[in-house]
Amino acid sequence: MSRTDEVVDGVRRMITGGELGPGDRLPVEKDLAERLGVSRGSLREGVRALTVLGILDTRQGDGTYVTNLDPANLMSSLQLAVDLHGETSARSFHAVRRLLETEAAGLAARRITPEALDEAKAVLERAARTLAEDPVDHAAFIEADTMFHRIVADQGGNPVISALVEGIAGRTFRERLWRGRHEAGAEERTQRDHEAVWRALSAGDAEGARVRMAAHLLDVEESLPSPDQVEPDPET
Amino acid sequence: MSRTDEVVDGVRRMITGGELGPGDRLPVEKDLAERLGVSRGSLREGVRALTVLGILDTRQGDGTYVTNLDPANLMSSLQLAVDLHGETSARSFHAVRRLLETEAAGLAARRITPEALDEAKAVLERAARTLAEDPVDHAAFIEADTMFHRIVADQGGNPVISALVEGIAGRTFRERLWRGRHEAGAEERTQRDHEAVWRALSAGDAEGARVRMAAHLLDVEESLPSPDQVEPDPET
DNA sequence: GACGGCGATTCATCGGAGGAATATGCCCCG
DNA sequence: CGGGGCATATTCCTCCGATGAATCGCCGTC
Repeated sequence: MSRTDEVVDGVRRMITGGELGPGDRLPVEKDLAERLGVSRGSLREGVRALTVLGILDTRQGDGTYVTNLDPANLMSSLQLAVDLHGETSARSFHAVRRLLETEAAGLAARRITPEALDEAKAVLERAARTLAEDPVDHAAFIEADTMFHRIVADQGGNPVISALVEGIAGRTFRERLWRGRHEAGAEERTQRDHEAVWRALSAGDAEGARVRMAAHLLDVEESLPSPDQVEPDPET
Repeated sequence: MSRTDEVVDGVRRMITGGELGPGDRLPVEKDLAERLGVSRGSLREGVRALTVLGILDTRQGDGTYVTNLDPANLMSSLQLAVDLHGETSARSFHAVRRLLETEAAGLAARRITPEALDEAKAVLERAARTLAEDPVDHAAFIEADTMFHRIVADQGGNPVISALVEGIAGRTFRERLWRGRHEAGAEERTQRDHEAVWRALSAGDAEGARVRMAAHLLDVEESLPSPDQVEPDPET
């Protein structure tokens, strides 16, 4: 076990053992290094790794603190991992996204706030105006698309689902998604799908929201290149 | 942006840009540090962070390599994050686990291999023998329980689902789960649930496998302490 | 009481040196 | 000619000391 791993494990124990909690401040580098029996260099590597994972937060001139440990923070590193995957795993990732967002939509139908409903409506209207322009501002539409999905995922009320969706369907993934959607009317179809989801949410129709969201995401999924389709038909 | 972040971003670009691929070797510390314009200390912090994320792999005396970037590797850091969450988020995490494993069970019913089916059967028989002993070896039963779920998740064929389940339902999480399951017959009920899932898998019954797995995991979920149940009934 | 400056604290970065583990090429032996 | 063992080179690992940068809190001033 490397020194850095000892640092990671040591801090983990300090948290699980109750010595450190969210928001608490860690001892200064010099003291903590001495306590864990490692040099400051090794300590810094371990602490840095934990900051990348969203567990610690270091502020120059101030100190090192334990984050609030919200799932949102802990899943932020997921995005980097997803981004590094090429098109090969895109279908697998999107299948997970579909599962999570479908569930979130169902949950959201029963508990969405009027404010969130209004905000979602405003986002959809903005997207509609974008599509009416000529030329269409695709970046703005993607932005609205992202925002709509984020509102639904958040209103599901499960922070782990929100965080995972945020990590999987991050900026790079969505851009890659839309880059492959060149079919005519793709954006208009997306807009109609979103509006159908919104109506179900507004009516408190959980099953309707689930089905609409699942259908929408299946639609998106079909535009992804299938790994089985690389080889051409034999045409014997 | 800190020097370490520049290192992380630099390596990310080298991978997404095609300069580096899975299995490729990175330049030696000195050269890479010079190329990125940082000291070896900062470079090491960035590389270390990427190794924790499962993106790089350093071997003393050999060099630093890009991993195969399998989802399994990239999600391994999830486990640490999940472990650091107290009981508070356990329900949210388990709801996600239930979603993923339910889907995996449905997928597995259509594509599970005879070998995996046999292996799962052997695991269940081992678990049954464990329960027949007196006293019951709880650790061994948990081990078999974990193994059964892993086989099903893997046979679903979606590597992202497998990796996420592995990360969420890791060792610490399961131990915490079973520690709270003190009801009489909990293990016997789990065993019967697993056997029902196995029969559905064996029959290629996707819907049956989904329902059985979902019911089983809902059962487990009910044994978790509910955050809403802390306040006693008003009894007016 | 409000504001600004100043010092103390803390993390960020750098450079160098020695140690440990691994891979590699060479030599000797069969 | 093939294979095993050994010395060497390469590479990462760890440590140490020093300087810079950012922040906080105290103190004096207005």
